[in-house]
Amino acid sequence: MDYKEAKEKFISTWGSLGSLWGINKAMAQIQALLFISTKPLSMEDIMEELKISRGNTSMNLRQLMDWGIVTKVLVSGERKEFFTTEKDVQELARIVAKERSRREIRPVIKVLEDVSSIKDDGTEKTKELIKQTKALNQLTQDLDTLMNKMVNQKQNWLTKSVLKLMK
Amino acid sequence: MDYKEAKEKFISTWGSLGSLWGINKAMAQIQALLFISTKPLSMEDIMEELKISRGNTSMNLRQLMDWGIVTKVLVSGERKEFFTTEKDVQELARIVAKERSRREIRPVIKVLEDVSSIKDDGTEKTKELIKQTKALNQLTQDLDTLMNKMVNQKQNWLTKSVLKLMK
DNA sequence: ATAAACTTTCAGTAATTACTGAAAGTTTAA
DNA sequence: TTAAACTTTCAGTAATTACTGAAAGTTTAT
Repeated sequence: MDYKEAKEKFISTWGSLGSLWGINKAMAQIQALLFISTKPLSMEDIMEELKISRGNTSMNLRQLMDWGIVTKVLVSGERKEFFTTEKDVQELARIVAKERSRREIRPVIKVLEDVSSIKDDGTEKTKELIKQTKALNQLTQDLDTLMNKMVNQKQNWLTKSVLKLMK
Repeated sequence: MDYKEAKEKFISTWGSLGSLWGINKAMAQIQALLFISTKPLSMEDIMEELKISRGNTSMNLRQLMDWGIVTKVLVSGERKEFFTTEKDVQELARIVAKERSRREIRPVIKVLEDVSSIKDDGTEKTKELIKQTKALNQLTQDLDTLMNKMVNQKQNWLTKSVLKLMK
């Protein structure tokens, strides 16, 4: 496998993984491309490499920036904008975890709280609904706490976490 | 909010969360319905409650069974099949984590290994590709290890994990 | 102020994914 | 062994999601 093949394989695999986890393929691929690039890329560069339209590129770069994964960089002497992604994998994981928690998990916790606090009318089915949504709420919050604990160790959080769990 | 509203809100929220994470809405909703049900449900019951077709119900139940989340139960005196889901949230989380790791993460690790072991031809871009995919491979494996460590504590893994990380 | 260089937006369209319903398949009871 | 009761499969269709390209918008240089 030469460089070109390896690069393409990586980008396409990353795109597929994204799709499986509810992340738009183009978005994942743009991130992958930037992630292995030695220097910031322009919109033209990205369009060219991934064979996608300007509109698509623009919209997905915006999303990546909203997520805090990609940033604009100014290249002196150049008029157009250039983009880079966070290059540190652990930092990347932290950002993704935090964002998905904030955007997708928090609202669900809110619903679980509402649902699990309905009035117990004494029927078995109501009791079950309350019990199960309470348990789910607890789990979700525990996982969120756990994730934040790990992720907030910032420096080498993963290694630290693994070590602690070994005991 | 009465029982009916709460139930519907829970089921629809769970369905939406599924969609966001790449899980078919109907599949998530069937699981949610079973999760708060006081007794096993038949295909008819599910179709009726969620207003979905027989085909859709059948296919998604199959998938849930493949994942090990739902099981058939025989109700004595009844000819048709009935279904239940795992009711313990931690066990549920363990199963989902294991399955998604096995189906979706492992294959990616394989690709990362292949890509990161291409021959270093001395160019900067090849070095970067190797470096970054190696880092990603390491991260993925660490996360997988971490997850398995947590999840294999079986009894109350979450609480145990949180406690250890508190230190 | 004007225009060239660039980016964003979005209506229309394409691609993907999910769903239906009925035919085919299977199991059970008599 | 037949037929009723049930489940699965899958071709066709609907719904959703993603993408394009060009017009509108913005910035920068002169």
